[in-house]
Amino acid sequence: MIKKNFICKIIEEDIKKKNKKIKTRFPPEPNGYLHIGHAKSIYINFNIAKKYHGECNLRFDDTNPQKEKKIYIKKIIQDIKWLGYKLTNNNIKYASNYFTLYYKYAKQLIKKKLAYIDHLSLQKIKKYRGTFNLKGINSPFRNRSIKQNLFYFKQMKKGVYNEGDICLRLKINMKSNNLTLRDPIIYRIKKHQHYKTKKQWCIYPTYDFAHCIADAIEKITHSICTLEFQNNRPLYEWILKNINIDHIPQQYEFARLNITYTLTSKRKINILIKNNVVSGWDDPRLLTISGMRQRGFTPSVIYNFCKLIGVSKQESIIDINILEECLRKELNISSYRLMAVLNPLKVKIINLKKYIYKYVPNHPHDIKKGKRKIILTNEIYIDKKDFQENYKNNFHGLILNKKIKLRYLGVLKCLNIKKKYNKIIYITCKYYKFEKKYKTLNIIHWVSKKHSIKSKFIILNQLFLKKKPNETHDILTIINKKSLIIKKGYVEKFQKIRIFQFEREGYFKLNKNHQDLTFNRIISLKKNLNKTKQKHAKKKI
RNA sequence: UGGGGUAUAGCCAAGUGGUAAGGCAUCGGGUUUUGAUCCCGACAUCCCAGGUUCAAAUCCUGGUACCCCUGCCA
Repeated sequence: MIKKNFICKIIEEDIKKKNKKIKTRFPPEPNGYLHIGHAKSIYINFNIAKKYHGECNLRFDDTNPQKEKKIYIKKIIQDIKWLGYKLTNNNIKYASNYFTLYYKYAKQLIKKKLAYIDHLSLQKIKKYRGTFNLKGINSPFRNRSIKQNLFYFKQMKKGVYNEGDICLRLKINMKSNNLTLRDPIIYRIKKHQHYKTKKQWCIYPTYDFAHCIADAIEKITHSICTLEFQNNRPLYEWILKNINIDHIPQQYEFARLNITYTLTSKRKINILIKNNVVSGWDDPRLLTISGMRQRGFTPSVIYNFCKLIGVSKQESIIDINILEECLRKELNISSYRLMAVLNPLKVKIINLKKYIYKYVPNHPHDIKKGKRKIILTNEIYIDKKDFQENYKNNFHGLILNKKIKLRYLGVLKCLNIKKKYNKIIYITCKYYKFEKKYKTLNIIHWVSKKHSIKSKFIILNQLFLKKKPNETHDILTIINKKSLIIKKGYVEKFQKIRIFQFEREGYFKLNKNHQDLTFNRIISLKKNLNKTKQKHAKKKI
């Protein structure tokens, strides 16, 4: 259930007063893929509706034919469904379905002398609008007769004018302190073909005109949007007050979601795609819904994240850590454990004539996940990172002439290093059965050569080097070149499951797009360098 | 003296006149054959200055900082 926030409070008040059924909507423009920021809005709108036994529409805000594409409709629906929200023919709506109604209301406003056709050029409109400190000037076309306005509006609709020639404006107040009220444009000519209505129209309503009317038509009670629309609210209310419509929704605004080290702007993601920094909208390094799905996020992780961060009007930037912790929290519970070596170093065990095996749990706390057989043979792989010739830098792996625990099975002592051209080819070790005196030794993971499978591992890291990539103009200069690293190693034989925790490495997901066996790292394990833990790590035998 | 918003810990965020929830991060400690998990503990007088009150993060006055607004984008 959604946590109570300031919007919930408003709704509770409204329900008390009006005893009305509430209705919300999520209104994306189909001009790109959905991202984590949309997920927050979806979470708010759908869950508020659920909490107060109301309804929530998905409405495509498709009033600008230049930017919108059919493909995005499909992707958006797919993503919302994947997030776990119900979409049916009854709650999927299109602003473009209301084009005739918008047109009707526009004519109504003309007849009320509240709208006029302006022949001013774009430049002049801009100039006449004034600035924060400079009042606007009325257009010379402002006081034309209703008849003339109606005539030109019809001509405009017929297509006798070109883009930018004329437009329909509301007659509000050119001296308003709120720039959005200085005779806003509500209809413009666009000759670009609309992805849905095709060539039926060449005039299109602007966001300000279409949105409030669509809300009213759908009988939305609470129209929830982001903070930057606060200035538009008086216009939203003005339009609904001045057309003949019986339902009046209320607009409320919340702060957009920002996350450290990430970017969600569609424009900037496009730059990344065009420059081949990422493979596409669903690249697992992006926080698009499809990217996150690829990566190994689940709908519940995203839900829990949205729940955790709350809803307020305070502009904020959420630490990426919180998202990652939500991910780990769930994966820790659900993932089967396995061992995989990403940077293999061969180890020859001199005193192991036969193999040794043991049945070990697939999950440390969840017995139901069962056990698997692991086999130690005289040739195994350990990770290069877990071996050093001499001790330095708080190292906690295997060192020449020292011992280390092998995860689950016994103890190893390094006797020799076999080198060629100063490069380590393999090391030789002696095996010891586990005894209590070895309890405090550090531990490493391993796979045996004979009983493991060759695999690729794709390590995904954050895309940007800066905490607030938004503040950098040229984002291409702050790309983390190590955001995708491919490693070749070995993994234990495994059952048909897609997500695993490779012990001491992180959570990985089987990547079905590759021909060779490939795992993507969803997220690393947390690294906690606590002093208590360091104490334990000091003893070396 | 343009207008509209927002200020509570490093990051989020509850609290709406009765003595500062919770999460993440950080720092201590404990359990553990994953430096994981789990468990325990520490961590703010609420942007500033005045005022009202027995009592103020909450009310009043005056400041300060940051965000949004000059698309025929949404």
